[in-house]
Formats: sequence, C-alpha cells, structure tokens
Amino acid sequence: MCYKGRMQRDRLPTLEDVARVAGVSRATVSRVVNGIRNVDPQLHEVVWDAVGKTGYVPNRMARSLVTRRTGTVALVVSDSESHDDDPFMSRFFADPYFGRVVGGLMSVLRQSGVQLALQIVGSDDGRKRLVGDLRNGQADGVIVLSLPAVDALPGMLTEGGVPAVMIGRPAEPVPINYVDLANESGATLAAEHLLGRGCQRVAMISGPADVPASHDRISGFRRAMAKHGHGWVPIVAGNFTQESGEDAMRTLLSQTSDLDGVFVANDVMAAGALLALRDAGRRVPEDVAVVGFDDSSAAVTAQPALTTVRHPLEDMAAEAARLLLARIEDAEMRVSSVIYEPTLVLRKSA
Amino acid sequence: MCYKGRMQRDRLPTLEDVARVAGVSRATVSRVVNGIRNVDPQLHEVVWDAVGKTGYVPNRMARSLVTRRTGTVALVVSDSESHDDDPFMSRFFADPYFGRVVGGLMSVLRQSGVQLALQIVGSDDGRKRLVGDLRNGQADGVIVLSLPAVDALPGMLTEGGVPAVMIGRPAEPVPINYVDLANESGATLAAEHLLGRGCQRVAMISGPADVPASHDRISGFRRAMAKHGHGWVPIVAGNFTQESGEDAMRTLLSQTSDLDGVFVANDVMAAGALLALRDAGRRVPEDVAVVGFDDSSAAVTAQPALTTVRHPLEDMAAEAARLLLARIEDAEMRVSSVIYEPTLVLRKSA
DNA sequence: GCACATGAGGAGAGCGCTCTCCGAGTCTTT
DNA sequence: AAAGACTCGGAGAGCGCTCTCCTCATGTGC
Repeated sequence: MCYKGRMQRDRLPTLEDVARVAGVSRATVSRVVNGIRNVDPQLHEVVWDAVGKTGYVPNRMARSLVTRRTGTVALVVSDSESHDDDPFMSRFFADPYFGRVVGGLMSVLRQSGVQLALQIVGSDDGRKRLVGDLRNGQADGVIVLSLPAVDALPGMLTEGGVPAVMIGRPAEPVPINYVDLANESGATLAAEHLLGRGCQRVAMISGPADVPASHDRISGFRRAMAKHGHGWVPIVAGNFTQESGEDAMRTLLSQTSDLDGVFVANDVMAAGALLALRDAGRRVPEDVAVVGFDDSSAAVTAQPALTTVRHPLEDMAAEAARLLLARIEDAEMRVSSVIYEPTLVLRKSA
Repeated sequence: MCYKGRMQRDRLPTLEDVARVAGVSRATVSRVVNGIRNVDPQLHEVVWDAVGKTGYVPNRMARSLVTRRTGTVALVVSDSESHDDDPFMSRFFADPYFGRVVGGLMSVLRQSGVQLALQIVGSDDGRKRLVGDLRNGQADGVIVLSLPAVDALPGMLTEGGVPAVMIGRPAEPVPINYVDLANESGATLAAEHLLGRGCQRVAMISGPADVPASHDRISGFRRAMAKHGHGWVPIVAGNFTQESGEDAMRTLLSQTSDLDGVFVANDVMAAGALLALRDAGRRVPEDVAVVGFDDSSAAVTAQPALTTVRHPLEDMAAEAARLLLARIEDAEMRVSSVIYEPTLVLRKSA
C-alpha cells in the first residue's frame, strides 16, 4: 500500500528512511546531507530527491549527541540580586541595553544558523549547574553579559574550558575574551565637553560602583576633571533606572545649589535627571548642561534631546558573537579582547 | 603511549561511570537521578554519593534523543521585511516591546527550568525549516510574536502539531492558542477620554494596518468616535518608531490645523508626535491632548508624561508561557485564548 | 511446603545520527 | 601486465541516555 506514506503514525522520516527510498546506505545520505566530499554527483541528486520526497529533516539532537556540537550559543544574564518575583530582571529586560545586545548578537548568529538561548543564573548553585550543562554540550559557547559586581562565573567558565566571550570586562582580571567600551575615554569626553562649554560646578550621577563599566566611568570622569583642576566632584550613585536618576538629581540639587553641569552614567538616568531639573526650574542646557551615556533611544526621546556618549553596543555585541564563533571553531585561539572607542554625540542638552 | 589516557582527559563522566563507582547498573543510576519509584533508599544514597564523587551531569542531548523533550521553548520573531543588514530587526529588538515580552516569558520559564531560544524566521523557506526543526524536537513548543501582516506560520504550526502560543492574535482565524489585549477596548478608552475632556477635532496616528493589533486599535477608535458623532477621523499610519510618529504628526498638522486631540497607537510614536507638536508650537495638553498606547517606559520619559492605554505585556507573556507549558504537558489541551483588558493610565498629556 | 503476587535491580535494545574502518572498483605507475 | 594509489560507498560501532522486559529474591495465603 503506501510505500513511504503514512508509515508509523507521526514518526518523522529518518536517515534510514531516506536511504531506503534512495536505495543507498545511511552513510551516503549523511554524506550528501552534510555536503561531504566524495559523492558521485548522480547519487547526490538521487539522495536529494529522496530527501524532498520523504520530507526529511535531520534530527539535531541525534546529530549533536555524536558531533558534540549544538548550533546554539547561550546568552547568560546573571541575576544576583533579587530571587523570586524579580523586579530586577524585568527592569533589566525592559532596558534598551538588553534589546540592543540581542539585536547585535542575532545579526551575526543568524547568518551562521546558530540559535541563541537565554539563560539566567541566580545562585552559586545555578552557576555551577550552568557550567556543568555547558561542558556537557548544552551550548557550544556562551556570551556573558556584564555582571554586577564580582562574580565567579568568568573564572568557572575559563576553567571549565567553555568558549566564552563577555560583553563588558570582568570585574577581576580573568583570562577570558571580552568586548568592551573604553568607558574611561567616554567619561573623559563628557568631562571635557562640559568644561569646554564653560561649566564650573560639575557633578556626576553614576551607576552602582561595583559594576566595572560604571566604575570606569567614575574613575575616568574623576581623572579628567582633576586634570583640569577640579580635584573634587560630587557624585551620587543611581542604579541605571530613570527613577534613580531623578532621585540622584534631586539629591545633587539639594547638595550643590549652583550646579551648572552634570554627567550622567546612562541615558535612562539622564532622562530622569532632566525631569528633576525641570521640576526644580532649571533650564537645560542654559542653567545646567547634561551629558548622558549610551546614545540609546532614550537620548533622542528626552527633552531636550541628550548630548551623550555613544556606546556602539550593537556593534560590540556583533563582535562578541564573531569572537565566540571563532573561538568555537578554533579551540586554540588565544584570549583576546576588543575595546571600542566611544564618541560624543552632540544634541541639545549640553 | 597514552592510547586511552588522552581521550579520557576531557571525557565527562557518564551514567556508566557513576554506575561503576556506585557498583550498580546504569538503569539504577538513571532511576535515582530521575527520581523514579522503586529504589532501595540505601542504594539511593550510594548512587548520589557516586554522582557527587564523579561530578556527573546528565547529558541533555542524549536524554532528549530518547525522551523527545528538550526543555527548551523557542521564541519566534518573524522578519518578513528587510533581508540583509536589517534595520527592521535592530529596531525591533531595541523596542521595549521585545524586552518586556522576554522578561514576562522568563519569569515563568525560569521556574520550570525551561530555557528560551530565540529564532528569527525571514523567508518562507525559513518558516518551513523552522516547523521541520520544531517537529523534530528542536524545542518543545514555541511562542510566536505577533507577526506583521498575514503569515502562514500559525497555520503551519498547528498543522504540524507543534505546541504553540501566539502573543497577539493571528491575522487570520487559525485554531491556535493566543494571548491578546482587547485592543478595541483600549482604543475606545482613548477615544472616550479625549472626547470626555472636550476635544472636538481628534485624529489618530496608527501603526501599519496589516498588523492585527494595529488594525484593531484603528477599528476600535473609529467605532468609538463614530458612536459619539464623529463619523470621520483623520488617520495617518506610522510604523511604530519614534521618527514615524514625528512624521505622522507633522502630516496631520499640515492637514488639519485646528487639531485638539490625538490618539497614537503606541508610546514610542507618541513621543515622536510630542516632538512635532512642540516644534509646531502647540502646547500639550492645553492645545492638543495626546493619548498613547502601551504604557511603556517611553510614556514616563516623555515630556509631558503620556496619558496612555496600559498594555500588561509582561503579564500577557507570562500567561502565554504558562499556557504553552500546559499545552506541552497535555497534548489534548483544547485551544484556548486569553484576552486582557487594557486600562487607561492618566498622566499629563491628556 | 507450594503456587502466587510483589517489588527491586540488571540486561539490553534502541533513539537518529556520524564517522571510522574496509572492500571493491578504477586509474596510475613501472 | 602486475602492483600500487586512489575513489566511492557500505557496514557497523558507538554517542549517553531511557525504558521495557526479565530475573531473582522476598513476602503472602492455603
């Protein structure tokens, strides 16, 4: 009756089935499907025909089991703060940062047919399990998003021999590939622009001090200001949310009434600062100049539009993906990092 | 001569190894590890000891191969517009929409230890391959993000028997699970609010008409306006980006000079509209009242803060994840959908 | 004491694929 | 023309796991 047709109920065609239809062996079909050398072009065609006829799709699981390759890269986000019902995580995903990274990553991974799997690690136990799964071939490699504070993960990853690339340098020196922004240069750019336009009383709204990127922006800003004779700069820390930026600005305003310039460590906080400034009746940039950081969509939406330090996050993420793919291909690849130089984008706020 | 030694170096412990250490059979270790009935509590302990001693981690690939379960759910995003070097995609990922969905999804999936894999489908060929992979067990199920325009994917998915849940209803009636917002109600809310505050000349900035959500917002708005005696409403379409909102607003302004109210189909475009309005010297809300849609972060950042229709996207995504998980567990589950009711969030712009 | 039900653990057959042998056929080489 | 070199395709051994038998020991009723 039905030769190839309704064989077993919903059993999908396997190599075996294709082989039978094509009248060759499993091995040959495998060779053809994987485009391997040494196959008679005639057979080649017969096999592809059979593939079409049967509707064969290779089973990735089976293939992975033997090749030890999954065609998947994991994106690891560390959630060291809250545990259940996590306001931190939802905040994080809603932030343009996450989306931009995913966009950059996918632009490269897509073309290689590699899929991206999201992983959140919360506890130390989770970290351990993650590395275990990874070594087991759950994914071929991993992109690690800049972790808050010191984290054991980068070390565990290199130790476990898992191909990994971080976006944002690790808090502690670890021999791991990473892609980062020259945060210090960015902060310097901001400082010099503020000073250059004549600001005399400049303050900063920073991110959490234990995040490396945030730390570097602080130290870069401090150093640049010091170099120009401003030995002391008031700094209030936020946590990268708009609300925290608003609060920080209020604090700053109450401390230093004659402020005329602020550098804010990211645009979202800067948008908040703008709100606080407006409430306080300060005009931007006439009374207070504001420089943001990231050049995210929030910078354009803000009123006035933010002068900001451009963070080419998509490009960086894309580069991270390329680096990871290369490392996966070549296990001997030496550890390398790419540092991007930020640029200042001039808009209305400073 | 290390015949085997070298290989053994990076061979991870398998069930077999654990079994040898524990002095039992593979089957028993498997039973213990998977917490299955009928194991002598004493052996139980011995086995766990051996697991600890060897550092055994089950190989997911092997397990999946036999169980036909992967512990992975795919998030499918359709990219029917541009092909290479895609501005559409990067825009999409940077939009808060994407992040909010991911956040909502992960909040549920995490707890079940299910991972999320991102998939972009671009072409028809891609769609076909996706369904093939899915049927092959690449993922246990799939969350489909509201697709632009009519798309064959939902149909292919149900036909292929792939557990799937859409976020946003399909453009054409297809027996598929979905979670959606009562977009028409939302638009009605906006219309009535605008009318309620006395607006006489009201227009709308819509999204692309072929996106179901967008379509529903248009028809809902039209109907509500008509019901209150405004048979005709000027509508200009944007594409959900800030820039397009700005352009649309300018167009509207040039067409209808005495506008006093606008309903914008998402907050990001509304932010753009605000910019155009400011440029045109119209005060918001005094001269023109603006109501947005989504209640995304852009609504708070905007100046003035947007009165907007709240779209509980995180909750909806979480519900979609729950629905999918349930469907995966129970293949007989009947097709069901959940519709969320939007609410109006009052801020400054209207 | 025997037949029987009961339950614990082992043996082993795959899941669908890749890849290393090998054998058979074809083409050089001396 | 014989012997090697090369090509192409098949057989079959796994990859690490689950799960269905099956065996064997123990408990139960008469």
